[in-house]
This record gives sequence, structure tokens and C-alpha cells, in this order.
Amino acid sequence: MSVEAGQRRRLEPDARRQQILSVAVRLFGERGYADVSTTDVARGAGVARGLINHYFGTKKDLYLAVVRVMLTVPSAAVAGLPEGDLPTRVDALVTWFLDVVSRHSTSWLAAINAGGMAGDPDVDRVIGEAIDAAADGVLDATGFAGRRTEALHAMARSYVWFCTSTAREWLQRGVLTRVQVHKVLATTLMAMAGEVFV
Amino acid sequence: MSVEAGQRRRLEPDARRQQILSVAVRLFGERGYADVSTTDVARGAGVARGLINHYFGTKKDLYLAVVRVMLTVPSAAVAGLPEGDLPTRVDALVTWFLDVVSRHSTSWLAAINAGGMAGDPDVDRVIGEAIDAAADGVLDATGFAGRRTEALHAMARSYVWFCTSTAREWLQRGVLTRVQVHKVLATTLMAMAGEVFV
DNA sequence: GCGGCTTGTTGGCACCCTGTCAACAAGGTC
DNA sequence: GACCTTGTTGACAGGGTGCCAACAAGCCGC
Repeated sequence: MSVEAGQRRRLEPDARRQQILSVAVRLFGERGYADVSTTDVARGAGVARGLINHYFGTKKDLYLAVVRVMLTVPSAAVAGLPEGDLPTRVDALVTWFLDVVSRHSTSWLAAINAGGMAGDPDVDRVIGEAIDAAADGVLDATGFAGRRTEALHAMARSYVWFCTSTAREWLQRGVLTRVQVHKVLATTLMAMAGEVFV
Repeated sequence: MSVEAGQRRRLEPDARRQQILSVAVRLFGERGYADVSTTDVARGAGVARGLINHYFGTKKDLYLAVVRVMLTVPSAAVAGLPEGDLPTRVDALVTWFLDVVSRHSTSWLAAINAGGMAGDPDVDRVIGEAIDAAADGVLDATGFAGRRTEALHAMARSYVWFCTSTAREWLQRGVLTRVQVHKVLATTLMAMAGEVFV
């Protein structure tokens, strides 16, 4: 107990908001939407429950902020792919993806999994934006960013979902190795780039 | 109103259970877990709310029964793939999958989407079993059912997730055509069978 | 036909969670 | 030290869930 529980302390709005958000990220990351009550978050932050509504609005709004944090971290360094022929660029993209997802595996996979909120329009929109960004990276790496169409983008998005589910078999189920995942993802992307992206 | 609302009628347990279940399937299929209350289901069935707990236990148990119904329907006719070379069998598998998913699109995609319950161990287990069954079909169609390993099965499972997300781009977003989805799925499965299943 | 019995069914109770809001007080200012 | 801004609290009302004793529909023996 490093915090005096009996005393009431004023923090600057940004600091308090950040403190609550970090607690929420931790809790939602390990327990899923329905299993985390705003009371839990408030207790974790040593704060009255009403303060959460004051800063974030509704519980779902808080969750949206949490998902944004979880998804924004990895997408920081999307750019920076090397030059070279198609196999080289595809390999670099897959390597980059596996690095990112293994580093932030828990939070990132938890966010993509939607922790029990998939189907909600707002949550799906936030996740969809992250998937869209990743899909842009896929089209970029395969050299189709210039000829981008809605259909191409949809296929790339679908491939990103494929990446996440394959990564889950590696990081969560532990039944695939990183080398195997790498080969699966690189091979399928090569096939898509060569035969269906046209 | 074909049902006398004011009268209390006794039904046989199986009939009542089935009646409640069908209402629950309809409601959960169109509105997601959190947005459907047991009161809604009870009202839809013209029944006291407590009766739902009597027949199904908790609300999550009811939802599990609903998901089982939604996922069991399509997996009925998994078998029956034609003989022939690899491209022929792959093509038939993809055609079969697209037929099934387009016929039961709403309920099946809703169930796979978990309607806001992904992350729950029990729900994930039920969905996982359906994915496993589909993955068996994939290994069967590609002729690797005999040499089945855990890793192969994981890759097939991952491919099934790829199929669902691609189908979503077609049936829910409407940005891909059936022909495009077919080509994507057939091409990638051919690539996986030829290069990574080894 | 009638009382009794099995059991499908109901309504209400207790508990938890959520969103709101008026009241409170911490910390700076004059 | 009085005062004022505003971060913070606690209580309230509404709604959802699980549970359980009481009720009654429909069948059986007489």
C-alpha cells in the first residue's frame, strides 16, 4: 500500500485520467469486458466509482479508450519496409508483424479478440480502423498500394485477420512455432500477391 | 396474437425447452449477447423469466445452447467431397463452404462472431469445436487427413478463420463478390497444401 | 365426478452493476 | 485566514440476474 487510502487527493485531470486508464488497460487485458466492473477499476485506482463516469462517460466509452491504447501501441512503427523484390518485402512484413505481436502479445490479442464486445458497432469500428491500417501495410509491402481498390483492400484486411488467428495458434495455444507461422503467412501472401491481387 | 396471454398452460419439458430455445436463437441472432435480456426472451416466449433459469440454468448457459444450435446446423453435411485431383477437391470444398455460409449467413456469422462473448472460456470452447470440425474437413479435402499432426491441424484451423473473415467481407460488408472470395480461398489453400503442409 | 398428487410455472426477493447528480473539500489565490 | 475553483465523493434510482417458496394445470385412483 503505497497510497494513503484514507486521504483524498486532487490530481490534474490528465494525470487522473491517465491513472484510471492504465488500471483499466491492465484489468481489461486480463479479464474481458463483462468480468471487469467499473467498481473494480475504481478500487484498483483507489478512486470513487463515479469519477470514472466523470472522466470517460459510460463503461463502454472507457473500454473504447482501452482498446485504442492497446491497438495504437503496435501500429506505431508500421512504416519502414526495406526495398527489394517481392519475396524480400513480404518476408520483412511478416517478420515485422511477428515481432510486434509477440512483444505486445497479451494486450494486442486481447484487444483484437474484443474481450467480449465483438459485435458492438463502436468497438468494431475502432478495431476495424486498426485492421485497415495493417491492411494498408500489406498492400504497401506487396506493391499494390498504387492500384488500390476496395476489393484489394478487403482481401488485405481478410489476410490480416488470417495473420491474427495464426499468431494466436502460436502465442496462445502454443501449437505452432514462430518459424511455422512465418512460413504460412509468407507463403499465402505470396500466393495472393501473385495470383489473386492481379 | 395466437397465444392466450392470460392463461397459464403446461407443456412437456422438451416442448417448452425447444420453444424458449427457438426464441433465444432468433433474438441472439439479431442483437448480440449484452443487448438481449432474459426478460426479452421470456416475453418473446410468453413465459415467466424464472422458467428460463429453470430450463437452462444461467443466461450464459442459454447462450451456449443457442450457439450450439447455430453452429450445428451448417456442420451437418461436412462430408461428401468428390474424388479427383487436388485442385478439384479444393474447389469443391470452397464451393461447399460458401454455399453453407451464404445459406445460414446471419446465424452462422453471428455465432462465430460470438455476439459479444468471445473470450469466455466456455463460449470459445464451443466455437473452437466447430472450427476444429471444419479444419478436419480442410485436411480431408487436401489429402493430409492421414498425416495429421497438431501443427497441421492448427494451420487448417487458422485457414478456417481466414475463410470466415473473407466471407464476412462478402456477406456483411458487401465489398467482395462470391467469385472473388472463391478465388482467394482456393488460391491460398492450394498454396498452403503445396508449400507449407509438406 | 371429485379429492389428491405430481410437477410445470409463476411472482417476488435479494444482490450486483450502472449512470447521474448534488454536496463536499483540497489546494491555490488574494 | 477567507474565498473560490473544481476535482472528488457518496447516495440514489433504474435495470438485470439467480433463486426459491408458493401456486395451479392436468392426470390418477376411487
